[in-house]
Amino acid sequence: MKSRKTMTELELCVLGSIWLRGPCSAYVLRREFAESSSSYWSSSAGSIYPVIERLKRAGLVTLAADPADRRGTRAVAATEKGRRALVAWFADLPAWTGKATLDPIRTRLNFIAVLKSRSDQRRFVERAQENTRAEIASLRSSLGALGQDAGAERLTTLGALYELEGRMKWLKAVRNALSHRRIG
Amino acid sequence: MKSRKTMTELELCVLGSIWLRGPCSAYVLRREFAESSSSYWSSSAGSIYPVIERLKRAGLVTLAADPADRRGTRAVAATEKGRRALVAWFADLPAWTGKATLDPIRTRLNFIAVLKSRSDQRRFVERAQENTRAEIASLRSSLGALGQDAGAERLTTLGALYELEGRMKWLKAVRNALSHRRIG
DNA sequence: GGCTCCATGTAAGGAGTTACATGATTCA
DNA sequence: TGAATCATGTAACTCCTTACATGGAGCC
Repeated sequence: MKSRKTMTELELCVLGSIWLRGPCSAYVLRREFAESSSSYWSSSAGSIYPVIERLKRAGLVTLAADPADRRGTRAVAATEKGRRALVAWFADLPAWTGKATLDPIRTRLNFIAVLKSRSDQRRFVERAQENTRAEIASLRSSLGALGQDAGAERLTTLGALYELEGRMKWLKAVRNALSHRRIG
Repeated sequence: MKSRKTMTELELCVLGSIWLRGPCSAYVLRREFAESSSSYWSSSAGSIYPVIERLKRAGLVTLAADPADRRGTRAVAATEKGRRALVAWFADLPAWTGKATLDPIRTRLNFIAVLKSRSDQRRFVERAQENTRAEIASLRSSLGALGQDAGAERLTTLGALYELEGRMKWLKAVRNALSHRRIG
């Protein structure tokens, strides 16, 4: 038996969901991942089940089968060791978590000089603004539906919103730079 | 011969760098990736060389060996087809690029209820603030070194800065929520 | 009986990482 | 001559994805 040094973000995220939702089937988790707008993982069976299997082997979750259920539904639940792994995840927050994330729009902007005309460059920025604006609207409506409480779900949605508002401010500055001359 | 539908972000990023830096060795690219603070990829030989090999097979770059160089240094350069691939990358900016990115701090916050005391929760947020603040300082100094021109490099650095400033604003709101009651 | 969910998984494949391996050049 | 740097690449491994496969339960 071999054990890895560090768990992946996906593994910890699944473990956290199991801990949050209490005992439930893998299927339920999968659905929740699929419906969450903030999820970056595919939530397909092919990723969730192997992750749960790894968590089980590491003793972080238990799988309990109900003999009455002939579909083989198994309730997955976090163990005490699993809970401690989550606490440890919070305890040593590595320095790299302070870095800016991998933004696909920012990545592209590095190479915007490949667009030869200023109007092409401007069109790209406008398209980026539209995409971001659409997502902001969607987040705002989620936020409205969540009400006034200060639960974690509301706070993470708020975090996504602030990130996108920062991006919009940046895109405005880029547009502004483009009003004078093309980039590159 | 099989071809994938879509190229990965890493492949396009490497292709873009090749196009930007003109003909140069893979080694030079690797160094540049390693030194760039905004890079999310490992820039190890094991990732760069296979990517270049794939780009070559797709006809997006050429590799020219100099017979005089006995180290086997090869100059890699983007082809016209490669340039068009970059333009296409800009042309159809998919809707998902408008979404908020995968922020490790925001991911963790979903499960902050695992920290039982308000002071533990507060400590986590403070640590997140410190990490972010440190990176902001580093970006600001890069920005100062870049001067006043509106080149792509300056603009992308500015984008990272705006993202982190948005995060700081959010973390302040989280801290504020914590001054009243613990989360979860 | 058939359709839609619920619920489990496997198989094949690709991408990216770490670690290893090799050799040329330069310079003290 | 030895160390650092330039320069290439391979091997093994893990993770994640897509696509496929299977079967029970409930309902019309």
